[in-house]
Amino acid sequence: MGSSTAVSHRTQAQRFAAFKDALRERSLKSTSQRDDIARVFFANDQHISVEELYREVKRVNPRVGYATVYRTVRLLRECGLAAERHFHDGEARFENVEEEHHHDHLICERCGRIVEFANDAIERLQEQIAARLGFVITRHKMELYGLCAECRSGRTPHAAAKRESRVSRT
Amino acid sequence: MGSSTAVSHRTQAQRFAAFKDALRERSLKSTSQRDDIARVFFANDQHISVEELYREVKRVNPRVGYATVYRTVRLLRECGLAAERHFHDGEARFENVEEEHHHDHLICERCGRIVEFANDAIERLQEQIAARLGFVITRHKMELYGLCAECRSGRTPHAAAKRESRVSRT
DNA sequence: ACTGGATTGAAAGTGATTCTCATTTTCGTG
DNA sequence: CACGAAAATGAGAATCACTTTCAATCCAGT
Repeated sequence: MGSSTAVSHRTQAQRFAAFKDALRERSLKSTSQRDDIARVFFANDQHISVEELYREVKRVNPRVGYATVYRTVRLLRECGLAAERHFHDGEARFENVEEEHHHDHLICERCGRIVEFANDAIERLQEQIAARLGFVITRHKMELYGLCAECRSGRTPHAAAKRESRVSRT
Repeated sequence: MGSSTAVSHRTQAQRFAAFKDALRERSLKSTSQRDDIARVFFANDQHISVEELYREVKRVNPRVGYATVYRTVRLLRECGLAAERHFHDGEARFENVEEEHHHDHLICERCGRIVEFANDAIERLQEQIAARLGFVITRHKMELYGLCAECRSGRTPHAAAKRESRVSRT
């Protein structure tokens, strides 16, 4: 059956260093706000919204403004360190990017739990379909919505608390 | 290889009748606004935005308000006659729902052309993956973004004009 | 340390969508 | 057909997530 494998290859510190390098490369300045926001982002291995990130950062450094969190998150995206996702709750969520491989999401509609997965067979089929219709794919988005085992079993829904941070390679 | 088949099984008139039936079932009132909006929606076999729908309806009946178009589109969605889609241009688009089968989208990032397709093999794989992770799928979303043959060949991009309204069954 | 351009925060601005509420319309009943 | 309650409408205000503005502040190269 499917095997679950952890795939966080870079440590927080390595990611943070990559961020600092990216700033230098682009001749952008290092500021305490950027550092704090990036650190909190890298420490959080989940699908975090800007709102959530803002609140977390506030606890570390109460002087940061909302706009700066947005700006920094955009910066992280442009540096290839964050990936933006739009699930169906209206707000964008960001996740750490691992150089390795793209993945998709399985979302529990009851408790909000998000499980990541990757499947090569599906990716190959997508390429085939696109090719038949004359397209070359540059990126894709696949989200499966449903109910997780726990929610179906009627046990206490755990308020999206236990978000998975592993990719299941199937 | 893949075969393309037209799948619009209900005529505009049949869809309109279904709408009127749905209103009656829910003891909602028939109004000229609702009728006009629904008629325009059913006549348009593409992925229309509320803005576009509003403009079209205005030409038929200039007294309809923006809010009513939004309300009616929501109603159509609730009646199962319209499906809401969120591609990456910020605004929601609605399409006619055919009872038959769900489909996914292939979107050209250059000209905006949207091609629909359906693929059972992928759907089966999705079910398998979800099952392995303990989920039961209720719905999904799959969008492939890329470049269509025409845009890659460098010919004049046709400003999203020729939107496809056929589902390619692959 | 100096200094000019980058960065920041607060608040105003956006764009899509929803809500409010006074006015109008529909439709079952008399 | 006329009533009248309940529903629907439209104009504009409100909301929500996000971006921009701009004066004040901060960083980094000299």
